Amino acid sequence: MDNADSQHFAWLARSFGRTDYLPLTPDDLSALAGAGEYVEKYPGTHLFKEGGESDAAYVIQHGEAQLYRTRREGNLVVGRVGPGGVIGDIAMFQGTPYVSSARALSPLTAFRLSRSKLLPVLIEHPVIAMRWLVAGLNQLEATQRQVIRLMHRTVLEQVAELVLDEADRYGEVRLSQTSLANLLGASRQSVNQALSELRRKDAIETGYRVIRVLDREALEAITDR
Amino acid sequence: MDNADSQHFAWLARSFGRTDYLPLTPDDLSALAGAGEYVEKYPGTHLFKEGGESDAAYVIQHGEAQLYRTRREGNLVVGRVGPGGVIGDIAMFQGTPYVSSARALSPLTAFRLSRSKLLPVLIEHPVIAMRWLVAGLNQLEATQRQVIRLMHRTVLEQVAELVLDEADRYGEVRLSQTSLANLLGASRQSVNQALSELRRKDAIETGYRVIRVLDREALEAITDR
DNA sequence: GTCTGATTGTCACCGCGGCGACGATTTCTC
DNA sequence: GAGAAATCGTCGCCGCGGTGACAATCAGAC
Repeated sequence: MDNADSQHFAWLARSFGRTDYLPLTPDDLSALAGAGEYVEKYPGTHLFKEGGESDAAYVIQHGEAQLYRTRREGNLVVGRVGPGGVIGDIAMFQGTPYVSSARALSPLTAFRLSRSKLLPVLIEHPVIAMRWLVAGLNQLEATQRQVIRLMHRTVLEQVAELVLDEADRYGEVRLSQTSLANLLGASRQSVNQALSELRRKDAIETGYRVIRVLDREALEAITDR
Repeated sequence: MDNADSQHFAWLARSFGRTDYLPLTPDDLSALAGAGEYVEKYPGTHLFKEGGESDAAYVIQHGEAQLYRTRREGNLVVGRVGPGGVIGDIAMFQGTPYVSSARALSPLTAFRLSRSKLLPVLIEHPVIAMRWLVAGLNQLEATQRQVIRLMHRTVLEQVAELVLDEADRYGEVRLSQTSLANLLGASRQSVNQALSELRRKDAIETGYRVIRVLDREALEAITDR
């Protein structure tokens, strides 16, 4: 589940990882239908690779893909994208090579939009272009906000916030502390220390690969903002 | 010159300050001519204010504007925009209130595009929407790259890079060390320490509000990357 | 020339967090 | 079960950088 452990900088995935910015509605998709086709990928296989010619963007239908950049030392995860997410669009519109690689994490089906077919459709359906534009700008703004929040925050605050986020989504946090650390770009030890602190305050209880929230208010008080 | 001293987080302006992402060519503007009109602003006056209804975006023609957000303690500069830059578009397209205020720094003329008039034009000229989209995505990608570069970098590295940047643009750096510190989001003392280090390596020489580059290679070696 | 404010250079102090290490515990594999 | 692997809880050490303080220097006003 979290083989991201092996890669450094998985925190990026959390920072501006909301790459699935849902630019397209089903209506749009049907209008786009003629410009692409569905592709299926097995876990581990690539949708595209860093440096490759960016001839298409992909809209994820089912499954999850991971975006990463290759570095001298290990890979650098820059995002996870789930159903509804779009990837490859930046490079495709720019006409530059892909800046990151996309790999399927789970069995995945995606809608492949090739540039040569897509551009005419956008010219013909400006509403879709507009929606794409708005979604992109939203993402831009969110990223900037995220950065402001990220910097100058203590590990304790970040842990509290991450736990809240995950708990809201899944009920409890089912991640190893190492994974948490990667998601935050912190060390495992620091995360552990923060969790100890939260435990001491009876805000959470921890177990083997699981964290449960006991006192929501206490956590919220810490995340502050 | 650097009254930004008074505001914290001026480094934001440097970080993702390239808000002037030039989405529009003169050709585009002429096509847009009917959707807006020129406005002139004196230094200090506002184009729009945070929280205000976002009914228009602005394309700067001459002069410079400053984007900032209001915080409990002082303002937070989030960008400077020069000729060709576009501001207010994110909020306008989203239809949400402006997230920041825009104030003229110098005598300024801008082209005001009201939403009600702009949207029909974009529908009619999808190429413009496309160009806007591409520019927005470029900006998004640049911001993400910038953040990666920013984090986990030592003050020494940041100072070396900033000095190189400024020297390339103006020949020498004519800023107080306090200003430099603000631009980097660091303390003046740390910046001074970094400058000492660089001086010790004969990479620069420093004076009263001035820094000259002596050994370009040395600086580049430090910035790495 | 002199005074005042801004700027620079340098301390010491301290907290946060990364890193390596080690043992204890849990889960998995056979 | 028994051993291996993963995970957790906690140390101590150390570097980076923020903070406050203070003297020395520079620039501009009078």
